[in-house]
Amino acid sequence: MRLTEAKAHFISSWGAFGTNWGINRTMAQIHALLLISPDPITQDDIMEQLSISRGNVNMNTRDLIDWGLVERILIPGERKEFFTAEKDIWKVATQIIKERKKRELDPLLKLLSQLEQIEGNKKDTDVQQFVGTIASIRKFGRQADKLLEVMIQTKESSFLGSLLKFLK
Amino acid sequence: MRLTEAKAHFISSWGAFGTNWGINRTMAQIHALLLISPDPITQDDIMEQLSISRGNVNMNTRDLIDWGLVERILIPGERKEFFTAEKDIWKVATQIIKERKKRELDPLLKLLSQLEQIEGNKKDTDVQQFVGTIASIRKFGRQADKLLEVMIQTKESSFLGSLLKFLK
DNA sequence: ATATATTTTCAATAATTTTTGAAAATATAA
DNA sequence: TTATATTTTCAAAAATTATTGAAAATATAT
Repeated sequence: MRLTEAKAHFISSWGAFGTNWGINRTMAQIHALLLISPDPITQDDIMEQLSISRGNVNMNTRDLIDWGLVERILIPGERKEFFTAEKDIWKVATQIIKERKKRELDPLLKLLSQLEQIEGNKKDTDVQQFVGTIASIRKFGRQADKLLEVMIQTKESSFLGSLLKFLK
Repeated sequence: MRLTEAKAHFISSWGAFGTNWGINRTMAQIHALLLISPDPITQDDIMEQLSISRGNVNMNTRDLIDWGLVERILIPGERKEFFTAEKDIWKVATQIIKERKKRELDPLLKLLSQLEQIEGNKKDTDVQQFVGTIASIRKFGRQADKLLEVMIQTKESSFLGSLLKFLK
């Protein structure tokens, strides 16, 4: 396999991977392209390399910026804007964890705690069953939440490696 | 909030949560319904409670069974099949991790190792950059893979709790 | 065997999500 | 200022994904 082919493979595969995680294909492909582009590139570069429209590039780069994965760069003397992606994969991962925790896990935990407060006879078997199930999900969720919190706080990209050494 | 309302909230919210994770809404809702149903229920029960068609129930329960999250139960004397979900949330989580690792992470790691083997002058800066980026992603992926492997092997649902105690 | 109940399949339809592209807005240059 | 370059928006179109429902297949009972 040659470089050009390998790059195409990576972009396509990162895109497919993203769709399994609720991220649209194009957004993941743009991210992949930026990951393997050493220097910042423009909207037109992205349009050309991925064969997609300007509007599409614009919307998805904005989303990537909202996710904190991509940065807009202004180069003095250049009219066009340039884009570049965070290359440290640990930072990428912690940024994604941080955002998803905020957008998904936190609201879910909030809901679960409300569901535990239902009215009704606490001695009623149905109520007990339901509250018990919700409580066990919530307990698990809270632990996961704390673990993710630790990961987010951890600045060292060697965190996973050290953790593994401990666990084995 | 009363029990019926709380159940509806949980089902709807678990469904919405699922869509962020590449799982379709209905599949997640059926899973939610089964999670809060103490006893096994039939296709017709699911159809009625979620207001969806028979075909839809059939396809999604099959997927849930493929994921190892739901079991088909045959009750002696009953013509209809019954369904029930694993209630231990740790088992649910490890089962999901196991399947996603197999379906997504393993193939990605395989691809990345191929991409590192590209032909071309190893002294070429472009090639070096690309291989370097791929290598760092792969290294991270391998560590995540090992961590997930440890979690899958762990039978105790207290794993997360113990890990947290260590980390703090 | 036939009749009846139940499950499965899958083409057609519906719903949702993504993409386009051209107009509007904004920014920079002359 | 006007002209030109660039970015953004968003309604319409396209693509994708999910759902239906009825026919076919399967299973059970008589």
